[in-house]
Amino acid sequence: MSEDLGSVLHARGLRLTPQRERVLAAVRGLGHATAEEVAARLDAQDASGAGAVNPSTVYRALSLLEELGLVARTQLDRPSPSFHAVEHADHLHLLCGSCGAVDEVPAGLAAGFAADVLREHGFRLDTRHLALRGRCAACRTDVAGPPAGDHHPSEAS
Amino acid sequence: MSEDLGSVLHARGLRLTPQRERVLAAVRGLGHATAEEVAARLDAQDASGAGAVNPSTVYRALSLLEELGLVARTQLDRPSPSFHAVEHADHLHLLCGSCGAVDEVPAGLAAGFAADVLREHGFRLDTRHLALRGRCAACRTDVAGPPAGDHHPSEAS
DNA sequence: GTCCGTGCAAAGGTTTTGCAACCAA
DNA sequence: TTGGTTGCAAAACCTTTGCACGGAC
Repeated sequence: MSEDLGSVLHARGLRLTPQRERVLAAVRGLGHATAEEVAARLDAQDASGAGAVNPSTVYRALSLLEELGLVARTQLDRPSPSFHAVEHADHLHLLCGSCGAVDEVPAGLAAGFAADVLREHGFRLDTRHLALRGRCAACRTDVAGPPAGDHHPSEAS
Repeated sequence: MSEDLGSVLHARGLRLTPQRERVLAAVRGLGHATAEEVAARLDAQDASGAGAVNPSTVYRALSLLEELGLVARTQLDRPSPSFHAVEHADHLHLLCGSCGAVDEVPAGLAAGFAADVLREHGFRLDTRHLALRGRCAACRTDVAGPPAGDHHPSEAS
């Protein structure tokens, strides 16, 4: 996996550094995370002797990894963009507006819908980066119903 | 239209002010806009003698209008949230990742898809706030194809 | 006249940028 | 050794907040 990173960097005359490896690993481990969350995880690893990574380095690494196509940026409902590894990318995000959970489902589920949109509007959906808002099963049963706009702070593991 | 705003405000003991009217009008006129874009439009009207509105007032008005249910907040691909009038709400956003255009299509188009997601994952999609990324008809024909991540700055009228 | 709303200015938090030292190749 | 990278600190950015004046009712 990490050899992949090394080659891709090398191919562009860029360098494989521990920070970049660690940022990529953190994104893979977290599933979905903002730059801040990635930095926090790396800070935590610092306690285990791995060494912290400066926030600005995290931002730079994420942008680079995005450009290299190893990581993708998605706007979930937080103001800050979230990142996820692209190997991990062929899925839709289901964002619960109530508890904040982020679930994933196979992109194939939207294939029929995407075909409709293409046929009727000429628009080709990128089903690998879909973020869909709504209410998850747990929250639907919890609060049986109607009201819309409450946002609980929460964590997506 | 604006009488609606007056009544809704009045019902809560709040006041109808020119700034609030103008912010709502700007959102309706723009279709989709960030707070900053709304402020910019109001600034432009200033030249026509309408008077500018302070940015902080724009932010407060947008939050209030959202709370009143007259305006909805959506995360498009910009870091800042976008707002649109709710009369205008029963649609999906089709966001072109290439030219930045925001198109709209009836929410009904996703009804079948939403039913699938609900049945298979217990997740109830909010089809009124869907932002879908992809590539619009114009860009698909322009650049016949493959590369993914270029973002042209652009305007959604 | 009362109280809500506005404008201004300052604070808040996140992301970006400049620069010298550092280290991967 | 060479030039890409890092860390630090300062800047830039958008958004929120406090407060006194002004205006809607």
